Amino acid sequence: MGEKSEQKKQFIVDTARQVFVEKGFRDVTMKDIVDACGISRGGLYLYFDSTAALFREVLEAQQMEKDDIFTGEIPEEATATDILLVFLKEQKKEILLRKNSLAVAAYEYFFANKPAKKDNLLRRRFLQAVEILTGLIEAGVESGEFICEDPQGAAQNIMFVLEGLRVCSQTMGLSESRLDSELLYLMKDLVYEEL
Amino acid sequence: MGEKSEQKKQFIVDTARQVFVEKGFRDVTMKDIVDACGISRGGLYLYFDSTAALFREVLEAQQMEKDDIFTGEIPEEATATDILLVFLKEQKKEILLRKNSLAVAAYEYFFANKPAKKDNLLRRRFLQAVEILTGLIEAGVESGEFICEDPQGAAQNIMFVLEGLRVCSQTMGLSESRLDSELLYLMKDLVYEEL
Amino acid sequence: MGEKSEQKKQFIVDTARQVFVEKGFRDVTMKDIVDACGISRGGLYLYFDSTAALFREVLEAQQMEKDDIFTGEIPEEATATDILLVFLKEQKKEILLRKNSLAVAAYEYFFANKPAKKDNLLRRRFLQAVEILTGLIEAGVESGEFICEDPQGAAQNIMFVLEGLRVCSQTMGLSESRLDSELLYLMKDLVYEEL
Amino acid sequence: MGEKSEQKKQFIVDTARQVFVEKGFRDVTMKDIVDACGISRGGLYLYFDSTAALFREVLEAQQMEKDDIFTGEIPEEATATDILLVFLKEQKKEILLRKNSLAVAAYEYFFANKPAKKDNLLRRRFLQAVEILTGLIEAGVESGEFICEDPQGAAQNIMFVLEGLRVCSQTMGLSESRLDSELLYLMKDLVYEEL
DNA sequence: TATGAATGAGTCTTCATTCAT
DNA sequence: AATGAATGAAGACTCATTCAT
Repeated sequence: MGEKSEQKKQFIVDTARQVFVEKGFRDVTMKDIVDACGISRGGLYLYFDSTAALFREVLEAQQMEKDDIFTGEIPEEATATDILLVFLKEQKKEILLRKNSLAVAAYEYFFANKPAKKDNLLRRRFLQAVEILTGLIEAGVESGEFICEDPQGAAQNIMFVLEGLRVCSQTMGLSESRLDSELLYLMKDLVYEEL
Repeated sequence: MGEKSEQKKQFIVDTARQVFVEKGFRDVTMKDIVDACGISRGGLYLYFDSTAALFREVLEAQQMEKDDIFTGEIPEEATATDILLVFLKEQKKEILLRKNSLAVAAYEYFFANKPAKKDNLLRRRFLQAVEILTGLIEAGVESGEFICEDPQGAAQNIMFVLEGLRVCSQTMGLSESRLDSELLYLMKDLVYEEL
Repeated sequence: MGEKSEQKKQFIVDTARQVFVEKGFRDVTMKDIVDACGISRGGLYLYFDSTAALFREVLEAQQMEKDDIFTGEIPEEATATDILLVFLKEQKKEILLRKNSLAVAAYEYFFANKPAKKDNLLRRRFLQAVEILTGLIEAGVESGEFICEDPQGAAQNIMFVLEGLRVCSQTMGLSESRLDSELLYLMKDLVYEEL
Repeated sequence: MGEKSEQKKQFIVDTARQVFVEKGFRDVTMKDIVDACGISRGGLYLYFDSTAALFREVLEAQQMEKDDIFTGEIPEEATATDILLVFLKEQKKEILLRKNSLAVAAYEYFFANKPAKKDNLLRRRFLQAVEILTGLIEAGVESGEFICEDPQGAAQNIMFVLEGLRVCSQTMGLSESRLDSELLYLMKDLVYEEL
């Protein structure tokens, strides 16, 4: 595959992303992709054998974006609280944008395709987030912003709550106010004494 | 539909339940149901128009069971802590029994079929659980077992965490130890001072 | 499958037979069968999973016919020579009817699908024919019609020649005169002295 | 086409030969050839329009080899019997090497593509072999090695038997012992008195 | 009520062939 | 001459749904 086709592959991944956002994973057919990309059936198969293979690339592309974003937006002088608030606000946005996220597609994909733990992107991403959050909380404790005896437990707790919020948002609906109150609850837990 | 038919309908629902447990929602075809039940295709259509309609009945039947269970098993003299522990242990069992639950089927169904809030069984069940937990925590505070300034927030938090654990268990795998540590974290939050 | 569908299955087999006669095995698609039978795609799959499965039934149906024929047409008082001549004439007819035989389809099928020896219909048929011919030649020797020191070898030889004639007829063409001369050669070999 | 191209064409033919040996004719795709040769799709089309065209060249290339071989290996002082035995041994080797021959590919090709008699390579080869064998048998009769009243009939008979053995070997399997006994039968027929 | 044969639309997948570079 | 990306027609197969009995 030459450079040119690498570009096309990227184009397919980008275009397909939107299709997965709109239809989830299970409802997407090769024809959907083909139509969205304006290419031929055979042409798509030159790059991807299945919607699953394509979806994996979509996820990985996204992962790479995410990595960039995380490191990019935080000002130097930010406190742990600031950073945590930014993180939660980001999450909130994602969770509320129900119709505009890959969340459902990812859930559907991982329900049907359970990769070995090592290869499981969702897992890797989760653990990585826990790690970062743990560091953040420890920093906050250090600086006196947070009270927390078990930073790792707290980090993990936050991640499970976020996952719960995300899935509830997609299955049963979630009002912004309920989401806010839950996120507030998370914060209060860390800065308990002061409130 | 006479009484006999009602019985048959119930039979189909019960049999189908197992099929959904095994295959989730999306992979189940009318033929799967027909084969499992040992009835004819046409026969099935007399009772259910689609796997979705059938699945709804499965969920409702389960809901009724659950209601029974919740009120049934708790001894009179139990403390709030006892009851909460029983509840969490029950949830733990369900979450670990990955292969034996309707969870994936339910997620798959609700991803594809988002009923109005009022009709959303998942939502009703969630809110009901929050309510019960709230009462429980209030009772615990009353009795001095728990320390909690926002019983409803705490109840909701527990439910979101449980939902997060459930979905993580199905998508990325969840070891019993990680599950335990998270549940412990939940308890500690309520009885913080004493540990 | 009820009695009615047994009839339909038979109808499909009979209709498909003609298709295989006309197109061989490799060129026949499920659509060809469907069109020839005037049924739906799905309908065909109710009975046969593949052209291979269908072809096997065609072969077996033919085998059964053959068995009937062999035992049916020979008059009581026939000499071994008579019977052998009838047999060879029958074979000649089949070999010349190039366009009207399953031979090519069978070859194509068995090139691509080599069943275990026990399950190989072609083989079974071949060995059975050798056996019958052996008996026939022995009878002819007994009655003084034939001279042959190795009846089984002769029987086998006849069968290999016939197979050679059949395949040559389909691949390189075979004039009636060349066929006749070869069959004559076979007969001469048995009744050598007398000619 | 310059000399260089002629070389490349030859390279393709030689490489393709092996592919046809391995997969027969019907299962070979242009991609198989392209992959085996390590050239581009378009490149292949510069030389051959189809697998059929390519296969024809493979056959012709082989034919030329064969011609060389036949004349090359026989010692001057060999008797007719010697030569016939060498020939049959050669044929035996070819027939037993089921997996390593072009036989199936050739059958498949000629089933689907029946050239006019004049152009039919198989036919030309067959007739040529009959001719050579006839001469050989005549020489054997002359020298007193063979007894045969119809050398051409005998030659033709041998060829039909060999064709029968070849096709049986590919469709129903053929043990070496059965093959040997048949070849022995052929020889006995010629040298009958002496055995 | 109940059956199960039948339908046909829809999806996946492969492959010969073309064509701009 | 040579490349290899792209095409689209064609074939396999599945499944929800209907309907005569």
